[in-house]
Amino acid sequence: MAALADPTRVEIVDRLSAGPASVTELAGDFPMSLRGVLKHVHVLEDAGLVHTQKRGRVRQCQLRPTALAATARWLEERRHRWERRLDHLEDYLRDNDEESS
Amino acid sequence: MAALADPTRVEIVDRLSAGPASVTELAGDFPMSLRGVLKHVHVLEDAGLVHTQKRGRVRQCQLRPTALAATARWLEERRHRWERRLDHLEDYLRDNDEESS
DNA sequence: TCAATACTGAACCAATGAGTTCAGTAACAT
DNA sequence: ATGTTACTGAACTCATTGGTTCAGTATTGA
Repeated sequence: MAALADPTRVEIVDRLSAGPASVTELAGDFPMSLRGVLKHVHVLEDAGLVHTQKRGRVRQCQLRPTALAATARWLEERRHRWERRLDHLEDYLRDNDEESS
Repeated sequence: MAALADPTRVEIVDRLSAGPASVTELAGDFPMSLRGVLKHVHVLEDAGLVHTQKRGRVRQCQLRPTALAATARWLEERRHRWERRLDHLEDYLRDNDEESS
């Protein structure tokens, strides 16, 4: 969850959703050193969101859809719980939450 | 999104899903100073996830279900995009992602 | 009025995290 | 064999963040 807190990381995942890429290829798309990108990839890998493996001297990165779904499920569960418990407060909210920003 | 990266903040939201609470009430549930809790509440408020308002000397905090749903929608959109684009890679993944950890 | 309550502002600290550079090491290509 | 490519380890900087304390200020209740 915290892995998706950083906008650069979200972009990397977006990028990877178009297909696997090497670290160098990824680095080409970001205004950041290759080392910086690699660090983000590592964070994403630790979080289980991407899988990498080295072939020769090139490290290929790809998404792991299952872990992605798990994260979405985590949020959905919470959302449901939150909304269910909030049902009986709706009229109270209608009074105090006029500004919908 | 980054607002939900901190576990304490998630707990606070969980707590608030049971009903509105004052800062002091919230602080009672966490091994943290009142000031610390207040800071988290502020982050959540800036993120639009909770709404607070002061009545007298007490600041009441409550959830904003709409913003919560928006966050969930954000993640769901991405998940769908990611999974759709990954469809044609499934066989490739089956070869290289044997270890399901 | 006066003491207690509930929060707030400001200043501070330690730890984390994003990002860098530089000096490697391993694999390719010629 | 050698230069280039692609990554890695280590060390460092800088900003942010989680958290604290302390001294207010405003509200409430007796």
